[in-house]
Amino acid sequence: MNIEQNISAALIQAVKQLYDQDLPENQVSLQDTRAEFEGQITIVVFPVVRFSKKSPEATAADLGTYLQEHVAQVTGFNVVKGFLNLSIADSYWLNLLNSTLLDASFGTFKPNGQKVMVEYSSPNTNKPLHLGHVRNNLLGYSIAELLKANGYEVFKVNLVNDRGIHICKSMLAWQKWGNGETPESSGLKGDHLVGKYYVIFDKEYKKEIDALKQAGQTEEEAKKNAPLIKEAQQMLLAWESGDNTVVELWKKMNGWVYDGFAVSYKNLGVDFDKYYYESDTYLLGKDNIEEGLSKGVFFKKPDGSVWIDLTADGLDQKLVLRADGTSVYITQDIGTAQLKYDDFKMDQSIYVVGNEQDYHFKVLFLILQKLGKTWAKGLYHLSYGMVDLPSGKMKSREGTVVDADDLVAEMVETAKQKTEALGKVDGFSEEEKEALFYNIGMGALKYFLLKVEPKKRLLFDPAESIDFQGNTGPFIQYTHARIRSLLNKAAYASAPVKENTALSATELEMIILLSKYPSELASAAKGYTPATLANYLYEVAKMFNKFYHEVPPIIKEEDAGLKQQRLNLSSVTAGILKSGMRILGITVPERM
RNA sequence: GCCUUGGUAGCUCAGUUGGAUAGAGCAACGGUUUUCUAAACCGUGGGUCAGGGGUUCGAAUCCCUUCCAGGGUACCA
Repeated sequence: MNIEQNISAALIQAVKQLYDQDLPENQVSLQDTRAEFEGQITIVVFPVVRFSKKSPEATAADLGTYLQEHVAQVTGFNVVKGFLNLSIADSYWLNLLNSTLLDASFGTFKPNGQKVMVEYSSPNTNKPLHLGHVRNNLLGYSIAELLKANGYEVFKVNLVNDRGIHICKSMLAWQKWGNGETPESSGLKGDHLVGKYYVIFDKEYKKEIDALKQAGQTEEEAKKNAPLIKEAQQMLLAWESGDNTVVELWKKMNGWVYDGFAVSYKNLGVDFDKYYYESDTYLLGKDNIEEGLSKGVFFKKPDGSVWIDLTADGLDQKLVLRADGTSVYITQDIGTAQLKYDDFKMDQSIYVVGNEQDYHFKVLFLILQKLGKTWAKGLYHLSYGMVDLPSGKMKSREGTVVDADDLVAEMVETAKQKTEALGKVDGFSEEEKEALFYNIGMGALKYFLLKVEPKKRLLFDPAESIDFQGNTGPFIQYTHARIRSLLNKAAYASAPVKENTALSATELEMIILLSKYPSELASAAKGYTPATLANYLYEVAKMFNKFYHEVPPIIKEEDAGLKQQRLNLSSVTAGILKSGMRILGITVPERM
């Protein structure tokens, strides 16, 4: 039982004793005492007033007196308007530090027996990854790690969009204009090479459209009639019928892309337990359509197309199977959801997909519920906002994208320049330097993207480099390195401090902040947002730096108990920074 | 049109189930190093929380409405 629970219980008791009333638990409102007032825990007494039938001030005074008498740790109180500020004994906080925070299991959760799948990344194999994908990958990875940290068994999966008309476009362009170019012959990374032909297709396609428009066709007609698009559609049909030449070409080019993605994923530090490929799953879902028809969930229109009517749920009618019997996107997704569940039997399944698909997932989940899938209630769309440039949206075909590989390289280079300019790497081996530049560059990038609430859109200005100072990854990394250096110099060994030691205001504040780590992990997982964890870690780092500047050099401290206590505080801080940053996918260096 | 998500300092963002005088960072200005790493610390200035109305003891937070921006809108994924 922690102090908050203790006080909550005592508060309810106090209301019973003093006013003979039952205070509902949800009327108990505790918060941290603001820095300008005495005390650490504050009770907001307004909710109690209608039970006490006294003024807020009088009620607060009653309650304060009662709590001081009945709760051992409450050593004093003061009342400011309707706020009852409680002073908690230093001994309580010291004990918290020496027992709970110092315990090796602090900040870890026992397995909770729940299984959760996180699907993320889900790239198309016709172009390289860009900044939008980077956000997706980092978000998916860190959500998965966050859930692991909370005791879930997690499966990370990647559903690769490796087939379809857009894939045929780059294949066709390569066939026509590639002259047999390969990653080896061109020195281009495979995904970039394929992306190049996707762009070429689009350029040539536009030329044809323009020509047809000159000849008097409307835009719409021209788009439909252009020879290139017809050829691409033919190629798709050939692929679907298993045409050997097309399938071989498809395998070859996809192979290039996978080699390229492997490099990008490694750079981003993300991984997957299982890959699903749409070329395997695109025919799934038709059985579920039959199932839905027989259950009366779906209905057939005269032309043979199958629909679901969701107007009663505030949505529209939605097509689930074309009149010619072919699938649409949602057909596949119904089938794939079933497949994933059959494979893993997970309690929860999270789709990390951009907010442009909000409607799609709303419909998908509703359909699965109506089909009577008991597991449908565990489905969650982790929707995130687009990454925009100052000029607006990124568009692959127009070349206005921030390429993932370029960005990573730039970040590492910037880290190198800044680090060398600060003269921080004297005495580092080449390997150590390289690792450090990578870790700092990626730390800056990852923190920059993850500190923002997922659902908010994100503005990225390529002209303005990502910061390395202030509320940034490198700031937190630096704080960690500094603490490690301190602990090494002090030959630190973890040990509780038995004797009574003094506690400064900052140290007390630190203990309170550090003790919140587990609940921060829990609420970040519950809200599916690494952003709150990122911001918490920043608070922790900032608090440590303040402490570090305030106290005299710890190493030279002669009072052994005080020295040990300050090292303990530093060590707990470093531990939280390291494990929290790891959940964000960020490595904190020992030295920097 | 309809649905949906946003709008907080010059810029980028925090802001718990509604709680005290709305906070950080960057940028600007000033200060701190014979003391454990100055990617740090301390200070100054900067706000009609998009506008209006409502509920409440109390609203950036909840409700209504207007404006602005993004996304979606039935056989693309």
